[in-house]
Amino acid sequence: MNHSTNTQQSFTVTTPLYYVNDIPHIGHAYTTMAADTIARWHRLKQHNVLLITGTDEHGQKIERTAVAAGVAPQVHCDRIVERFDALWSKLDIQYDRFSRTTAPNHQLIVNEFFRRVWDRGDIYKGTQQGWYCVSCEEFKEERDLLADKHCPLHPSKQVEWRDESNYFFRLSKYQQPLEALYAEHPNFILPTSRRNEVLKFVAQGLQDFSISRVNVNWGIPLPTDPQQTIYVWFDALLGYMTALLDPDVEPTLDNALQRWPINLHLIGKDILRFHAVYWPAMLMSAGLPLPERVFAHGYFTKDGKKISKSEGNAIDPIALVDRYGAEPLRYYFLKEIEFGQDGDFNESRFVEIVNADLANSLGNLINRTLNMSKKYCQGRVPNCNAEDISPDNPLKILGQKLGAEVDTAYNKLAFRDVCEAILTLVRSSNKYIDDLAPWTLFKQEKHSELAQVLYAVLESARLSAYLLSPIVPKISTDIYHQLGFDLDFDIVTGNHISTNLNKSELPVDGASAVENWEHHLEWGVLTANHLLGEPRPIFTKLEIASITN
RNA sequence: GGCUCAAUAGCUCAGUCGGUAGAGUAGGGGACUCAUAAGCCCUUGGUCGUCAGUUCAAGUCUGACUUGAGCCA
Repeated sequence: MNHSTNTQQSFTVTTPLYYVNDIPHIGHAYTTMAADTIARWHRLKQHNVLLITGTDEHGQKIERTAVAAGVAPQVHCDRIVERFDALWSKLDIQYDRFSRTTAPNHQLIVNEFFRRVWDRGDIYKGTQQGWYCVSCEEFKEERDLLADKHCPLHPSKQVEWRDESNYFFRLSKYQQPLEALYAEHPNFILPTSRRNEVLKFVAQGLQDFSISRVNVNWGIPLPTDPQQTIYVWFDALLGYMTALLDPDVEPTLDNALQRWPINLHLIGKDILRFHAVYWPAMLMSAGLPLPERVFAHGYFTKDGKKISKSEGNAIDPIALVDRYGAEPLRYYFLKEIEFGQDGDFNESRFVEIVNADLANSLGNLINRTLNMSKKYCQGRVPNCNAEDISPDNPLKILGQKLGAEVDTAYNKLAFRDVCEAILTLVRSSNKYIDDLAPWTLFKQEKHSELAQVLYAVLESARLSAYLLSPIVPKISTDIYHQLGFDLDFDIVTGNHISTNLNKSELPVDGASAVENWEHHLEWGVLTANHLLGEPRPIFTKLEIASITN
């Protein structure tokens, strides 16, 4: 069903499995857009890619939310999952696996994994008493509580006294191995500021943590003690592993591990500790290889202000996409917000940036060049090839090194650098046109020079569209069509493995369309006299609508 | 209270090994005409958060402080 070969490089990336307590917000969309983009980049390079997203559905908070809504927990989860999937579809996110922690397969994986850790002697029964916040699903220190026993993170909720006999994971045992891991793999946690936080946290000393709950029915029963259920985080992290199961294989840990380990966990900074400390320790205990990298991105402010429910300034991703479309949003969030740092969403700035880059710089470049090709060269690539362009040509010089530069940037998840590098070629192309004035060359009947100028620009525009396709696949596809290629980046860089959640199957010839486009990474792909498409604006300027406030 | 990171043009950010600050965007002006009034050229705009210190020389190194974001299970 997939076309992986032994020699093919594989790349597995995850978003968090989002907690279904609430409908998707802009933060979920952001992580997932980034994950989709990096997945598309690897697919463009013909890697065997698996983009995993999904939902974390257990825990007391979900149980209570469902009860409050008057539905069974599973019904509640199903409803929220639909909302997530609808958003991913709107944002043109093509995941390969949607992992739900309530999936039957998942329980089998959790049981097996639990057994491994149990057999290692890393789970023991102990008692835990203290103030418990259901919203956090965590015990709190009394000194951290607000007045009247309210949780500092959930000021409207009172904590509850618990005196439980729970099962604990021996995290303390893994302090040294974890420190060794961080030292040997300095890029395991990125960005560096987040890594520092984890280092400090671990250096303080690690305490065992409880991995089971009593009185929580909505969860996976402990294999060794069905009176208790498995703590949501222990359960949720393993969802990454369940996701690796091909739909048609027996759900065993060994089968899931065929594709282990994960290359990249993309997360929000709020869940760093679970991914950078607990998770590797759990895997060490189970004797499994560790993920290559955990990357924690930042949060948003809205017009410089913190987003909060009480402020009522939440950004609804659905409303945004409906108003502006997916591509401008993908572009803005990835280009304008430094990945890894906090950023701001400001609607007028969003419109400004997207219009300046996509309509004015890139869109107009394509449009003016195609129009000139139409007028001066009968709507074809001029009668010359890349070899005919002088090595001194400024666009050729930039174009020849751009692929490698952009590759480096994508691999660092430096989406901003990706866009800036491409924009440098785009801007240079616009300048080059003005400097060489093809309309004058035409009047002077300098056909050879004219051909070289138009070739250099067309080719630069093509390369720009290609390299930008993981971020704006539809715009890139449109540009490619206008350049006379029958290529759909949603097929080339989209997922070609059917997902396990009612996704309509891609056309059968979709996979065969995945021929080798990899050489398009080079400058000089267009061939002489190649027939171009009809020029029409690839991006219509946005107008501000102020829908978010 | 302890710790981490950040602070540079109206806005978003670069700035390497210390050598008197750059880009994009926004604002102002100009020449051009292939083009989505787009693009191109010129230009306004900064005592680089504050105060000290080291140095011939500090955006850059050191210390303190201010503000913001975050971590301390």
